[in-house]
Amino acid sequence: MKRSTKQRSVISKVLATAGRPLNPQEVLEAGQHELPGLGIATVYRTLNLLADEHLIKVVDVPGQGSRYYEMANLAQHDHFFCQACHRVFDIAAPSQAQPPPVPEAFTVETTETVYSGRCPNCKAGTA
Amino acid sequence: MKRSTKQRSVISKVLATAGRPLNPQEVLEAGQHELPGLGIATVYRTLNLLADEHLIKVVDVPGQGSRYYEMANLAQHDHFFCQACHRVFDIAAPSQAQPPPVPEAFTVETTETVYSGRCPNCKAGTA
DNA sequence: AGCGGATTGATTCTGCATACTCATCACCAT
DNA sequence: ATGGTGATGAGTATGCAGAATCAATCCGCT
Repeated sequence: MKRSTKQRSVISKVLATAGRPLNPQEVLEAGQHELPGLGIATVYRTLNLLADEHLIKVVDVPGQGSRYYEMANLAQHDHFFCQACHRVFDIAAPSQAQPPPVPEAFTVETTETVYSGRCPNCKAGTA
Repeated sequence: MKRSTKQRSVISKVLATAGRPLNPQEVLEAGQHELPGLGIATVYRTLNLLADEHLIKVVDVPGQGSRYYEMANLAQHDHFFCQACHRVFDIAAPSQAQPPPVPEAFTVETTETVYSGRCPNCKAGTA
């Protein structure tokens, strides 16, 4: 990433203003609102570049094929996956300063808690 | 599932004695120790059948393509994913009776906490 | 403004997990 | 023991996320 192009700034802005993790498709659609010609290949490439530079980070959601991306400079938090609309939301993590309940023989590098169910939108819409 | 066949009992036994969640490949390999001719198609079919009958349940691990299966009659617990050997281990959950810190507007159906890092085996073996 | 190289976008390709197909085989009631 | 039917296994097909390709285009420096 040596040049600053319109598509890259748009993709960065989309992620910065989304307020929740987005997958490549969502990034594409949001980006196309500002830059109609934006292509999916560029989205994948740019997300990888931004992730390589640790400007964004990857959120893997169980049971979902595609990955989600969000800004890297966010406080520790959990995620909520809506089974209806397949969107991911940030959930403020409880002040759980306690170490993970994993036997010492294991080396824990990441802890990921994902709640899943229905978001307020889908809860209302679909019984 | 109307008949009880050798392959089905073997697959059930493999899951029951594994002590940790297994993916279809692991089930296949473990099952072939007891039933050399076992085929991957039968593993997938049988896992789906057992899951349909709620005898086993699916464990989705973030960042992993394939799914893991474990016995359904286990106490609530978390999972640990070894990034080196790609095996999943059960981790006794802390006695966190507290409700999830999710806004009330969300309906939580499942809570899944996955730790990832290195299991004792891989920790020792690979620096 | 001009130039060279990086970037883009449409398309194609790949890799993987899992479902399907179908001929053969095994379970189980008789 | 036998027969009918559900189950099996090898191979193939499918669906999808993401990577590779490549000609056309854009960025940034001079």
